[in-house]
Amino acid sequence: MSMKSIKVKCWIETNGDKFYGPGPHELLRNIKAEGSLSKAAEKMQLSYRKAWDIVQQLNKHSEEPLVILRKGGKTGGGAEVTMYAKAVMEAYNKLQKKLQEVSEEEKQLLEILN
Amino acid sequence: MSMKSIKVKCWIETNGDKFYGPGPHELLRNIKAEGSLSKAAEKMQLSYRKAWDIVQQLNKHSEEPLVILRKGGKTGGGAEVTMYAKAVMEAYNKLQKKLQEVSEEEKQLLEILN
DNA sequence: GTCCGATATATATTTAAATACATAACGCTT
DNA sequence: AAGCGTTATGTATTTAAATATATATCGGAC
Repeated sequence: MSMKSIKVKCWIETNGDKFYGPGPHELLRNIKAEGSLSKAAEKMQLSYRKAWDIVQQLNKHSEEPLVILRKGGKTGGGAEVTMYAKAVMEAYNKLQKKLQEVSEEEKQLLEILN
Repeated sequence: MSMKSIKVKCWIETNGDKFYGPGPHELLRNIKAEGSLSKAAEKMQLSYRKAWDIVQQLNKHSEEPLVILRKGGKTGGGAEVTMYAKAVMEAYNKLQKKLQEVSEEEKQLLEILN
């Protein structure tokens, strides 16, 4: 037997460039949980450099920032997701979930393959 | 303004490995149109080597073959998609289309971003 | 049996992405 | 002013994927 399953991925593009998808989404979740960009990156085994680049792209192509980075201070600095980011994350979650559901309802492809 | 759009991609996995997705799908379409693996690969700017590997994976992880390759003969050889492959392609098309529709109905995410 | 046009396959090279590394900057605390 | 933990940023290295290159093979036609 073959154990086949349908996977779905969705993302947002702007001017044909990827803007928001699974990677950025996970990074935002981790930033929210950790309050630190370096810790968030480490948690998902992503280099800090890459994580920082992602944050720059997110903020650059967004009307208002998704992440606020602060350096210095008593804690050394930190990272925070904005209210706006939380709204985006929730809407993205909802869409991804919906799509996964639809793909699981549409069993025809799996029936052919199994 | 930002010109953001939602993209969706779906694929089939078997044992956690990618089995069938946009790349293989396009290759099958091209094989069907060209009757040749090398021409199909060229058409989508894919190396013949890679295209051949994809065909091996497809047939290897499938109950019955999706592509039949022949070498020699009056035409030098050729490639052909099976009836089975055509059924898979059609079901995949249907699923992808459905998912794209759902993602376009679910406008909430785009509204937030624009 | 040689040529042709396609598939078959190993190996080398290129390319792009990601990572690693090093160092600076920041601002609070002491 | 020194120390701390974090962000900031350039450069070098590594890694993995894809491609390029070369050669072999097949089987019908002539």
